[in-house]
Amino acid sequence: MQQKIDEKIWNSNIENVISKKWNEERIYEFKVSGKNNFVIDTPPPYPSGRPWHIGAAAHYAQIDMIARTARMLGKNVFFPIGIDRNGLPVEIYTEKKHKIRMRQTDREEFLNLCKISLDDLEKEMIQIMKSIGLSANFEEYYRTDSNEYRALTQSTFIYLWKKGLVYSSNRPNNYCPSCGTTIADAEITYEEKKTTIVYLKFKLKNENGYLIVATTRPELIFACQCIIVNPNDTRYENLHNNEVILPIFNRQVKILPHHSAKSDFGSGAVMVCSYGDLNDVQVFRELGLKEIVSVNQYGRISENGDNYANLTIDNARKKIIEDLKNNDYVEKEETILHRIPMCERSKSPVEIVPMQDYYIKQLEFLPKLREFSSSLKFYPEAHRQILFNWLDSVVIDWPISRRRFYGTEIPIWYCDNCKEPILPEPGKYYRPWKDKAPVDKCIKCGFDKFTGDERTFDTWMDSSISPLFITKYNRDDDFFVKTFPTQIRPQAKDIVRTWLYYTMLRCYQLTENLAWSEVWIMGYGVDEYGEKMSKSKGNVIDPFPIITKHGADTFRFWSATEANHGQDFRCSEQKIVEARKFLTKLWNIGRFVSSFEFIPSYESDLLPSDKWILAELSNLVTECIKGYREYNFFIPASHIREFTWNIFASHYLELVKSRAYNDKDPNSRNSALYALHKCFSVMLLLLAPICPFITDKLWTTIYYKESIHLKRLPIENHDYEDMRKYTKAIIDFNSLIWTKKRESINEDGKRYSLRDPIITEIPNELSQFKDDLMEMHNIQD
RNA sequence: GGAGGGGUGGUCUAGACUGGUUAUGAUACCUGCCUUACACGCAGGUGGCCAUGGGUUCAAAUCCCAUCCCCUCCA
Repeated sequence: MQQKIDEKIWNSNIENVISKKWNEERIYEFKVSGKNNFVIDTPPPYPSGRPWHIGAAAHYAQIDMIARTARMLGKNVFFPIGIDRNGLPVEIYTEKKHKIRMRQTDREEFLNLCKISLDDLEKEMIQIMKSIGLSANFEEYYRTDSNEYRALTQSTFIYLWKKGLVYSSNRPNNYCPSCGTTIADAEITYEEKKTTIVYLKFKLKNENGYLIVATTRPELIFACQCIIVNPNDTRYENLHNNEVILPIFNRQVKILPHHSAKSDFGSGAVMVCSYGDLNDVQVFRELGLKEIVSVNQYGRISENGDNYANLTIDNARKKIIEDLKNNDYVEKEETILHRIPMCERSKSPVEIVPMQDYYIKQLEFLPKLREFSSSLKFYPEAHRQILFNWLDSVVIDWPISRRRFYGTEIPIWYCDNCKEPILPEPGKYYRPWKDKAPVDKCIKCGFDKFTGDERTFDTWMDSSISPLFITKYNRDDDFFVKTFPTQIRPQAKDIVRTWLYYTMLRCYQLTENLAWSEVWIMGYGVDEYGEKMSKSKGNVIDPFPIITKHGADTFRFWSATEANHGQDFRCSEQKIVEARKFLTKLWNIGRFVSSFEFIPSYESDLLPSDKWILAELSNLVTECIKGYREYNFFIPASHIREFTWNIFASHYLELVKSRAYNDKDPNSRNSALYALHKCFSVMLLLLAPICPFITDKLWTTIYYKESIHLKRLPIENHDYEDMRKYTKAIIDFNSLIWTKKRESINEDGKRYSLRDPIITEIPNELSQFKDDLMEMHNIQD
């Protein structure tokens, strides 16, 4: 078996050759069994186009480490891979690419264009994922926009409908005018922006004078139904229940005390309009005020706004401020920083607009979900808090209907006569906007004409059933029973409130089970200054050229050593180059070790130096296994680097070189060769989940024909444990001699070479290592 | 306003739960060296009041309190 290694440098170009071999030998094939299955609920990435986020690439590399770790711990690993293709980003991408508008394009045609875009983007994504060495099942990768997947989204919706967990309601909700659709709280981000706050004079009805009202939304004056002041605000005590006259619109509204008015914000008197923000919604509900729709579904002022009707919000604001000024209603203007709710996808401001939408009940499930959140095993434990925080802030049910095209259609038709909703039988994929209704006559009134719902689902409706889809829920009962609940959900920190939360909710509603036993949460990849990467900032690093240049193993080793698990990690090419140096070091140690014959076992007593390194090796195994059991790859990666470089190479190799080269004493030579190979082969096994390519190459070159990835991780043992007490003394002694030599000058006036002889005492403590130490340093008696 | 995480040599990072000799490692920098695996290397060195203030203790980077700063999430 054993071949010598000649090249001085680990050449990452052979990674794809190795990858090909793995595929041909099908070493990662999964066959479902009755027990011991380890199912990974892999996040299906969204192919949003280059550059793919380097943090995401690192994320998938680490998910692969989870898969490889589990395999090497003897688990039967199912590592599916899918591509998430539903949702807004591709619609926006397609609109830009073809310079078209979705709503002005034929729906069928638009969907086709999206599909073509996705196919291109997907190819690239798969290529990158393969290039980082993912051992996932690419042959059967799934797409969330396939008929099969969408059929499952729809049937699970139909079940929930039948269970009475879905309802339709007209209520004020977050609405993104730019996307033209309702969105859930989970899809909102907040941005600090400079905003003008205007102080307006509202004429008091029953007395002379004005009430000063400060507002950031003057364009909504016409939708104002009351002014609130804090009940404890003494300035306005005498005005409670008085009326003021709205500027320009001349309508009368009351001044009411309400605890949500903050005395120190603006003038302390706040205009309540339907709807400026969520607080307005709250106040309207509490005080039973009558709603005046202010913004329509196109993001323009509604017909209620008289002269301002149909203006965009920005234009309406400009115009009304001008008009207010001209009529002397403005006392002053200030610029303040204001937190504005933005649509996470389109990055435009969210309005609160009443709309008829479908909701899934979630509030009544919160206690159960809290229970699950406590019992689920979190890696790292600290991130459990993110989920708890979110559970505490869920206050309304989940709006799931979206007025978009590229998504799973809501499978409902309505009777043209009595408006009765008609749902089809679950199991197939339905497109109500083009398909014929599933019945001939209305079940309620007998009428025979129907109109299909044109809306789609929130994409989290699709994503939240990923554990059910991969375990073939409703498609293969035998497979499902054996694989669900799954083992582990690996995911990024920023989608705890969406993907993690919604999956818990949906899978519980459908199966009454928690979908996984473990959840593994990784931090963000941030740029080299610790700032979040975003396309708008222009600090996004494209992982593909880096992987091509330095190789997948380098990239993977960097990702494992960059930061402890769960923490945000900084991305800089400089640090990736550093990781490559370690692989070269490992490769060269392999070169050295491979020049000696492999001795798999050694019968007689080992020499002290060999026992010592095996003791250190045992300790390394213990530490690495501890890290692997927590899927924390920082621990094995940093321990392996430390052992390999600073103990094994620097001290042990030098200590036994002379014995290894000296074939006059076969006993002491074999003892050394046994220990050298033992250490090196165990190092390779320990590193295999993190660096699958270089370890497999060295393993199959030096040791066995069969891939390292079919082997188990080494078992913990405590061989020669007491020898570890000499480690510090050995390192200190070597250091001492090296220092002495560099400070010495020989007869020629030259500095000492490390090979030059030296006269020194070996400390008593190290007497058993005397022979090796004397050879190593050329010590003369 | 609330919650969570963090502040350790120029830069990044370990250690903190479980307090205890000279605070880990990498990189950068300086010096010397191609020593039969490796110059993508080897050896050595410079560099830290462990954010600030107070407390507990024989003993604090570590535990407690307060303050400041950064990041993330939520209202």
